[in-house]
Amino acid sequence: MKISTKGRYALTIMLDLAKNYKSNRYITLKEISESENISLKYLEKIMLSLKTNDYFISSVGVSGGYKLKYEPSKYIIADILEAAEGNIDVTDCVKEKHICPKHHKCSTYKLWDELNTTIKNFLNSKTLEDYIGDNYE
Amino acid sequence: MKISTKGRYALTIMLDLAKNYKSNRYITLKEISESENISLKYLEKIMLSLKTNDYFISSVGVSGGYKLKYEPSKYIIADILEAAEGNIDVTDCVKEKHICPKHHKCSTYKLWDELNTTIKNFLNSKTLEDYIGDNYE
DNA sequence: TGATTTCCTACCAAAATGGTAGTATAATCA
DNA sequence: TGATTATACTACCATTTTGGTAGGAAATCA
Repeated sequence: MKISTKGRYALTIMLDLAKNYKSNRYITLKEISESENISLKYLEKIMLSLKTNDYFISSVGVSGGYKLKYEPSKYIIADILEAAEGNIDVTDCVKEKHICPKHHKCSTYKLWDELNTTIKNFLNSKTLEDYIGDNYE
Repeated sequence: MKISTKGRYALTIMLDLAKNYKSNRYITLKEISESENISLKYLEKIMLSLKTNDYFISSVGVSGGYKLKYEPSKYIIADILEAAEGNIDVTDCVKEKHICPKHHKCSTYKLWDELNTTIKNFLNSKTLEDYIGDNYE
């Protein structure tokens, strides 16, 4: 049930960009790497996963970097996590019932389905906007 | 975010026992192994984790097996999962903030904490009783 | 042209997952 | 009492996933 570093760092990146959305300037992964103490190379790799979505405007070279394409409220947390981690369902059977040869007599299916729905409902109801400016003290 | 086979099979075992609670007879892991198509040896191992809790009455030998010690409504799903999988928090920081050297300026903490609470609230609100007789069709 | 930054492909060590194997011990029954 | 059945317990192990690292190409700008 753990969220991997990929998913966690992806949210870190996205929130950093969201916080700087209004400034409209490019943020480099190097800045995030240094302020958050995460390897630059690893951030690059995570960015690769996120980039398959239409999330950023990027610019290569000096004074380049990334900025969000849309305003923070447009970014659903569930989508970001899914982009970084791949499918985030708690079991495979909740998406494709036929994957399990025993699904027609499975007594635990209902539980996983309800749990999954609970999680998805929460993650789909939140956007980056909800977590800007909420540094924990 | 996946639930491992350990957690899934643990629930399968517990629900099988719960369904037979009223009959008051001992259920063998062999029966469960055959009806659910899970390796007997693996079930034994999972049982070892569950047994650290005060869950069962067991009897060794012919016509032995396991039965639930209490009625199904006494078994909280969260506890069963935790016994089988170990800690089920979505991050380590939600339990012990100081584990993360950056916790005083972490922008993602609130998200993981809310997600974790959502999951725990659900899993703590359900017992075995809620899933008896709910075979999926 | 040199510095910077994204873009892209490989590679890899360590940990977790998903088991298996073997043996000991206890209870039952013929 | 001895064969059978079932739990109790310890050790081991292959495969997959995690959490990165390494190296270089291409674009951009001062």
